[in-house]
Amino acid sequence: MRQRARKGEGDRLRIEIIEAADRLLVETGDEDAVTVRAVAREVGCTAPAIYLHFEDRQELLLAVAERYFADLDRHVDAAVDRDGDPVECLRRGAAAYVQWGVDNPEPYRMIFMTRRDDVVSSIGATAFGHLVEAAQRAIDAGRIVERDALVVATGLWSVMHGVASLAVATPGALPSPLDTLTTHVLEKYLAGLTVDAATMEA
Amino acid sequence: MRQRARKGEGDRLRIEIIEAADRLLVETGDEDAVTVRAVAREVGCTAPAIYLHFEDRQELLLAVAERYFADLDRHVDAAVDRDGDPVECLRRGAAAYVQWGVDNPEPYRMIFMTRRDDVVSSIGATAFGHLVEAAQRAIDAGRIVERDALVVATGLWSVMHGVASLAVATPGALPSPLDTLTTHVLEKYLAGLTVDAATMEA
DNA sequence: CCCGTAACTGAACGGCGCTAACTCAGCGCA
DNA sequence: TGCGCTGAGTTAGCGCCGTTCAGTTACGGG
Repeated sequence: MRQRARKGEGDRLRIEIIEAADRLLVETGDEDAVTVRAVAREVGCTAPAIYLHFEDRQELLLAVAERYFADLDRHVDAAVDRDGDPVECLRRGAAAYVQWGVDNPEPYRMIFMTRRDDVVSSIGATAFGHLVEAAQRAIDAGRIVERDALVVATGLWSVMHGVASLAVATPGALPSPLDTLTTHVLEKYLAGLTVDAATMEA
Repeated sequence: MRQRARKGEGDRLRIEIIEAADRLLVETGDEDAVTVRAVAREVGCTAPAIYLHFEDRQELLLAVAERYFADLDRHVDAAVDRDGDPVECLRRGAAAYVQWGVDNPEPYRMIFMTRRDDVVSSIGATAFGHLVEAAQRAIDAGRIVERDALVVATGLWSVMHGVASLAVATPGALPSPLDTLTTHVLEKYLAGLTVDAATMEA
């Protein structure tokens, strides 16, 4: 039984709810375990109280997902040195991305492996924007043959997502250490990007 | 209300259940809609009858997943020409793989994007075996620098799974047509594989 | 002090996975 | 022909779920 919030502090519960849902997801490792009732129990309120702050369960999960998006963005951002070598920058960012996925499997599954047709979160968009910028820097530095930064960013994302999501979905089916696979795939893709079309004919 | 099976034909219901679950999944496009009760309604029996043929809901879904695995394997197999150019063989197989995922989003999500820690289906294993063989042929033909067929197969799978699973999870976030992305990623990865390490330094 | 209202609770509905106990039809056998 | 065994189901029910609605509590302003 938690203390009722003061008059102007209705949003306090909202934050507590999101944090409880986060905790539940990480502890159980199962999105299905994050039930409205379980979250309410964790918070110390009743289930209907949740609906004062969220339209429905989906919207609560979305709020949690936004959090994870921001965390992933921070984590990748912290791993890259914007002023260093631009290809190395892509490399480090990509490795950090995969690492975050492996370290946070349920969050990763939540934000990238369940249907999100309509609302691509704005945070997700800015995170992707950072990737496009990094790709553009590599292109501007003449390190990549492909001219379209959007193509490079999307391609790199696909490739890294492939490794991360396989690691999350079928942990046993991949050779360990995962780093080997990450590096292999990343290097071959980057090599393809840096080599010009003539050489590719080989 | 369906006719009760004859004495020796208990397995008839089992098949009807799997087919009904398949239909439900494809029609609704939502794994959560494949409830034991909904399947029972679709079949025309009662819910507990399902438990005469499956341990629990998970096992029913697993049986459906096995079906999809087999279908995917057939589809990819039909797209490749075993005796043709080995790299072209990889290319066509990879493209067919992604196409199947896009054409069957819920099945794809089911078999590759939900947790499958323990039992990697035997069908899945043989399908992967086919990929390893194809990689080995390309290596034997001297078309690929990497010597380890398992690495090539895993890498190629990761890369193609990246595209397919992004397409399934965030249909709106990817540029269309998807083929462009598939081809780009595939070609760059293959180019990286066919180019030797010295050239990569560029 | 008291009343409006923000912040919540209690009870309930229909649907879920799953279980235990029961029924019923058809086959083998006397 | 009749009978009982047994395979193939059904009926009823538990505890959980998401969600709604009507009610209740307590803070803060007048």
